[in-house]
Amino acid sequence: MGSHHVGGPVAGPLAERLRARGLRLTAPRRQVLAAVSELEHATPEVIGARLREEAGPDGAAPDTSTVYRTLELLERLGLVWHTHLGKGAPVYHAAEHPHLHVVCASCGKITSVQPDLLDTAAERLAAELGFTVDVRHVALSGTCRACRERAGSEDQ
Amino acid sequence: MGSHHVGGPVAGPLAERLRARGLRLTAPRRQVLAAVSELEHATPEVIGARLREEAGPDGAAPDTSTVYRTLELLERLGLVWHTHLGKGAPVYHAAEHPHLHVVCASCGKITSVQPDLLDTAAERLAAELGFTVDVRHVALSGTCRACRERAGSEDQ
DNA sequence: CTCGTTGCAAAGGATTTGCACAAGT
DNA sequence: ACTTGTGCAAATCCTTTGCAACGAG
Repeated sequence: MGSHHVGGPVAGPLAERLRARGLRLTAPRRQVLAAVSELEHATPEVIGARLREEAGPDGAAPDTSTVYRTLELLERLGLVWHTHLGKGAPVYHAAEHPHLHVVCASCGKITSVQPDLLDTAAERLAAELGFTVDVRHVALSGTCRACRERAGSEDQ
Repeated sequence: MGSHHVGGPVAGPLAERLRARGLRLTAPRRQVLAAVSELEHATPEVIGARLREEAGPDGAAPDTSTVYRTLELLERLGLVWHTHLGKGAPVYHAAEHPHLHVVCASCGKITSVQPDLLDTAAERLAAELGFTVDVRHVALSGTCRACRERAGSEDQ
């Protein structure tokens, strides 16, 4: 692949926001952001694994602690978001399009749905409690069609 | 009907469901269930602490591992539910009245709201994806009025 | 008595932190 | 050069597990 500048349009927003804060553009930061964009709903652990894979047996991948620190930074920069899908690790995704997650408690399947799903609820909360919902962090849990049908036939 | 043994109304559902499964009614089980009912949104850690308090310096409180095992059991019995409010430990509450939680990402304040808040969203998910939302596990995150106002005035 | 339960202690997995060294700008 | 960023290893936090002793039915 292109071996010129590892930058292009993707590095744009990152470099820009880092610079604005006097922070530095480093390999781990580019790598982690790229991994989050490529992988969907990836946990820090998975992101780290992916980077180790890409790095190969000799190349060096960012340390686990760096992955965590970088994810936190990228989130502060508004480039990624995380969601808690239940117990266990949070999942990260690129911040581009806001969307929310629906998780099947039975099979763990994750489905992304449009954020307007919660418009009605958000309006009610705003009106009644003055509470502003952050759609991006929301994960609705429940049972997907497949699991419900399976449960129905096995019933007990 | 009238020839029941003493025991109190509280022990009823618990004893009943345990018996139905050939399980035993023990002190830790009564204590943990009572603590979950009294405390709102308590983590396993907090529940354990509360039991230690109640037990006093000499009395013996259930071990931490027992608290975890018991909460898991009580949930299987349908007597308590847990919700993940974000990172960190899950919170438990008595299963009596279904309700959902709204958490302020800034100050951590938890507010309980009626489950019908999500009726519209639930109907859409059912219709479009065949997905059944479990309202009890849901936690909406966002910003409460107080924190938003505070942020607004500091924000310069 | 019998078998489910508990306490203890140790194991585990996930995330965070302290530091000295490496590296952007 | 001046700081920020990173790797490493140890420390934490939360939860789970193996076992022998304990106790409800």
